[in-house]
Amino acid sequence: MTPTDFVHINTGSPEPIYRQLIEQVKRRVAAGQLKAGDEIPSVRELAQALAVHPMTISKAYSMLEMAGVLERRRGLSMVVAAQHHRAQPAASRIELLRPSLQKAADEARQLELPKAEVLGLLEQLLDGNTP
Amino acid sequence: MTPTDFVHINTGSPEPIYRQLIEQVKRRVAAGQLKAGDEIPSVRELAQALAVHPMTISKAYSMLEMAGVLERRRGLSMVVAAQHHRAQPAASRIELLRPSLQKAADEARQLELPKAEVLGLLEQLLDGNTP
Amino acid sequence: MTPTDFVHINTGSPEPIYRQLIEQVKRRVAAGQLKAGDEIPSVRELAQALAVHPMTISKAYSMLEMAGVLERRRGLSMVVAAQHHRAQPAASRIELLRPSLQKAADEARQLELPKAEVLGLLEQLLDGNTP
Amino acid sequence: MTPTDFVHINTGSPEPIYRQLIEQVKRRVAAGQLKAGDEIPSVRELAQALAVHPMTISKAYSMLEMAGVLERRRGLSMVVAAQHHRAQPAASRIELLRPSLQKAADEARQLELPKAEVLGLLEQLLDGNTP
DNA sequence: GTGGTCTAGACCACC
DNA sequence: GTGGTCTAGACCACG
Repeated sequence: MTPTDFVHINTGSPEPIYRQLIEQVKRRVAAGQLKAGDEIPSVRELAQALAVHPMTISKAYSMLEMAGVLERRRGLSMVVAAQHHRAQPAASRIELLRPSLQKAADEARQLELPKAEVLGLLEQLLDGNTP
Repeated sequence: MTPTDFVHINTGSPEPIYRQLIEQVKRRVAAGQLKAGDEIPSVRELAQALAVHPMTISKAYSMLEMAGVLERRRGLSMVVAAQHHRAQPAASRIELLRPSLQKAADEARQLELPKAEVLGLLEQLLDGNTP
Repeated sequence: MTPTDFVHINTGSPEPIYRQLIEQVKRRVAAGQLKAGDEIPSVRELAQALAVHPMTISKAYSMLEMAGVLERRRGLSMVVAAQHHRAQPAASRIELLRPSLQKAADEARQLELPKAEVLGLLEQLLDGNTP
Repeated sequence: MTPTDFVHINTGSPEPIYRQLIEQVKRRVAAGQLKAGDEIPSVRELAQALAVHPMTISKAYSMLEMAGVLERRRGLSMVVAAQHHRAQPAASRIELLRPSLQKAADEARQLELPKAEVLGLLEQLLDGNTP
């Protein structure tokens, strides 16, 4: 997996870069696209590919390590952790989506939008081009 | 409308308080729950009701004024602005929801979740209790 | 509590500064010297007192927050977290000491030192001047 | 002495592997378990037995040579050095233990643990199984 | 005033 | 080659 396939960042977003990285990696691991033992791009490599400071990458990796998603191998690049981080079944993965959907649902209710319209727009967006 | 009905805030949320206020007011105006000329709670009154620093309320009100949603009346509390801010039709209001749904859709795609499950969860959340 | 009483660091130690801070704060909370709700020195204040870069302090505070020991109050200084972090009874606190004692015990065994001598030295060190 | 009896390493420990090797060998020499002239496992042999990179073993051996603990014999494995490294009396050996005990004592004081409890735990650990 | 994020760049430890 | 730590200093968001 090349560094540019590994993650994408949006420097314009209010969400900090390091957090974008964390969330994307977590989702990829949950979806099974990243499997236990898979090597991830080195800090310097990814930093160069994304045109970001290495410390920003390092911060994200460190937090993923603390969260148990990645493991360090001293002197070598980091790998996806074995324990507790195999791909999760869809029934479990959907829980990772709940916060975003909850926020959207709250907003829709305050806007007094008909349910059908909201579901229609989401369906349309789910069919959209891969970002 | 009492101050506590006017808006609700969640101090635990990562979203800043002043932004929670702004977004809620905008949605209420768009939905027609707040109409042109309606008085809104004073800075002090709302600050006390929400147990928030008055400057935070003031900042939100100022930004809503700059956005043309509120108007300042000499000696009076602020009121909902007349121009350009009547209730919008649903077709237009749904655009205010698009960013949140887009974010959820992107996440769902990265999680490789089946469309039906995602739509099912949203439908369920839309039926939930009013927050 | 003044910043210089709050923690002490040893720049000569191989243990990174930010980690020294973390461990000391955890011990002070466990011992009950720092109680839930107590304010801690601000990042800038402590950085100046210890002659360390503010980011080093910030890193330690962030990790203590993630560990649930500290809580952020937006716009204000951080405080000792309420939940799960009241002073622990001695029976529980001693577990925090176990790793260090285990290491010493392992070394003593490899050095084939008589138990009495080892315990004697530790007793002497426990009576030493407050560091 | 087989390679696996010679030293044990813990790859999970924060202490670097090469340093674990160095300290263990020093303690074994001080205790008299390794005597002047004793052959030690070759770099390759030990590297394979411990599943560690040969360079890591080599680095440890080189440092032990620089410290005067080991000697290189042309064409042969390394041996324990004759000079200055016979077994030390207990009174001297205990100084090698002082740093670890000092660290434990400092922590105990910050945790405000009663002396008796600390000494009790250490005694119990000294009676534990050989690691 | 508070903490958070990021960049630039140095130096170290490890394998 | 790998990641970790620290400094210097800028800029932002929040209250």
